Amino acid sequence: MGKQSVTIKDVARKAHFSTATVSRVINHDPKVSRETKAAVEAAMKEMGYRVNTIARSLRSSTTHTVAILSPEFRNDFFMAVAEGIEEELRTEGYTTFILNSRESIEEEKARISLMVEKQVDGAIIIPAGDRGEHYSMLVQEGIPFVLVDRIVEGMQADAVLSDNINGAYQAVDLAIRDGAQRIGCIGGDQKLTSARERYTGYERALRMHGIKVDQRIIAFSDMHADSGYRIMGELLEADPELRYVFAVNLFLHLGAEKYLLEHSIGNLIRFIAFDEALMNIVLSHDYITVRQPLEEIGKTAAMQLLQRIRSTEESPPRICRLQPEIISSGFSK
Amino acid sequence: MGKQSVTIKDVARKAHFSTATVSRVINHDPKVSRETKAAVEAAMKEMGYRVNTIARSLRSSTTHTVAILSPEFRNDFFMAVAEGIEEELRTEGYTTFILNSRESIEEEKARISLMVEKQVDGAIIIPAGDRGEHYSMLVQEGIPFVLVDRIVEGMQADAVLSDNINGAYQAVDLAIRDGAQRIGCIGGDQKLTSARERYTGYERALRMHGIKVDQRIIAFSDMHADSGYRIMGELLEADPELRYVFAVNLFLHLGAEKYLLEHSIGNLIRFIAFDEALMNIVLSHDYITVRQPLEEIGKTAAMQLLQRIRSTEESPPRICRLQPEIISSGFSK
DNA sequence: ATACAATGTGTAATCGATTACATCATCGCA
DNA sequence: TGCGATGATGTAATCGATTACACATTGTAT
Repeated sequence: MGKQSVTIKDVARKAHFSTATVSRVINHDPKVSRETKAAVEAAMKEMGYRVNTIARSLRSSTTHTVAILSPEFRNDFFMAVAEGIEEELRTEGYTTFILNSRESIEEEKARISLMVEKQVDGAIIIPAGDRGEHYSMLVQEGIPFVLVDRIVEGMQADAVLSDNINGAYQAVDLAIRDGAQRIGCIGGDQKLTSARERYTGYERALRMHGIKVDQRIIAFSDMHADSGYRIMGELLEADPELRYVFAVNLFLHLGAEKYLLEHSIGNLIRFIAFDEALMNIVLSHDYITVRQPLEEIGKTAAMQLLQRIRSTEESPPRICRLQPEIISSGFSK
Repeated sequence: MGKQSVTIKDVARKAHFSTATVSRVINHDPKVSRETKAAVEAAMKEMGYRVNTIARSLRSSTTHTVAILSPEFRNDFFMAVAEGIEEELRTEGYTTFILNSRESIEEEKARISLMVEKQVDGAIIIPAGDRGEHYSMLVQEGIPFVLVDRIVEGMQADAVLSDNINGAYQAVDLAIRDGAQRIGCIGGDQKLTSARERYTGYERALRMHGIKVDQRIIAFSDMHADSGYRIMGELLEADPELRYVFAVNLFLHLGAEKYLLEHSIGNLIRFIAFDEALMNIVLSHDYITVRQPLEEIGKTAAMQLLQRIRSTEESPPRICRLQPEIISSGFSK
């Protein structure tokens, strides 16, 4: 049990060199002779040596560790981003850590405190809310961080997110080119920047084509499936001739689909929506979805963070918006 | 930038005590006087002191950190388990770490190596495959671990998982009591213990009711939606009168639903299936699903791990099977 | 031959916290 | 009064790796 670990000292003794030399071998210092290097490496292998990263971190005050702070674990979008981050950082020799803020600012604060204690080299945060004063803790400690997916008002910080306006614009534009004239909108929670931006894109596309924005077939709510279901009913009541609907997220879309299913309205409505998880499994009819480059967002955030970690120079915050892709199944183009 | 952190030494100087005393205050050692404690705490607060967990870990060779190793991040089941684990461990003062083995034994091995280097106090593993020799690395280092969701053949280790046999049995039994006589089966990949166990439960329920097991309406495959789609077609071809189908996981179930949808077969078939994510959103008709107690599994695994971490005594491996819950929508009972 | 650079290796301090042991004051009790 | 017990605090070693500096050896230029 709890077998004593082999230390640099043990290796040094065995190889008849000093610990300094062993350390140099470990760190590929060019000024150790071939023979010495070989001898030390042999000893290390034989004894099954492993660096003690804790000792190393204490000395060098760098952990090669980055924390991801996510409001939820059970969320495919966030996890896709997390996978992208992890993949990018791993190839650069960093270890990634995921923490859960459970959609609470308080918890977020606690987790950030933990990061500071664990002395991460950097952090990538999917904000739990629209307030971010507590991120200053990181600033004070000199820990760089990048926001993802959401922007926090009045916060000067790096951020990476989808170009929501343009994604919505492109998707709605495509539908119009396909012949849509009247397009309803399930607009979600306009307190969220993402929903607001998507709605903006929708409106802009209508305007560009000279289609008037008709409030009777536009409704806002929260972002859940129930609301999608309910609003779908309301929109159809307002305009039974409606044939196209734009939904700002997956759950609103699924809720709306369910309404149609339950009311046996079948393939009457064509949807334009954000996100596409499960679409190919669940739906049998045509749709347009805006696919966010989630892993790409993660990778970009990771790269941006690495730059901050590596360069000592200050530079102004950068906000990077990645272009989503428009997926159309069955529409003309 | 990179502001110097306050150390125990700084606090000691400020409070006019030795570092030993400050350390005692931090660790709530009972033999510091009230006044001293107060003075030191005041100094700590004033200077914004935070323990350096790295230095602490080096000295005490314990990190209060546990790693979760998951084959995927983008998987609601695994993440639900992870949330349960994190919740339980956090209240016990442990930090949780999630690593991605990307469904590969090789990657799993590499991540385990990382855990050893990072000196986690324990690990919870959702195995990426059916081989587990590399877990011996943990055994050698004296790091306790618990397997979750899957069992690895021939591995002597703690494990926590659903009682798949009984879950399947109960669900199929319920359907039979509801009047089902012929129940088809989309059996998934019988190389996986979970699929095998669920099939066993299905068969057992039929047998208990004296219903013969008819291979013509039973098919195996992998665990993906495509297969569910294809097999649904095959089963209906084999027996157009089929009205009940048991599917061993969510994706097979959804694939089968899609087949019905596309072929406008509507509510002809009643499904009995494992897992229920999105069911209430996607489906409008009746179903029976087996709900696995995912968070509970996570919590149980965490508790079991904590016991191992805390007790020095060896004790034989324990395998714990938690009972799933049967959810029936629209069925008689 | 002399000086000086380049190369390879060792010595020892250091990172920040913990803790065994030492020290000293105080108190109770015979 | 004197003894040990108790309590409060300090001294210094320690965890394992890194690294500034010192030193020795060899090569090179003058």
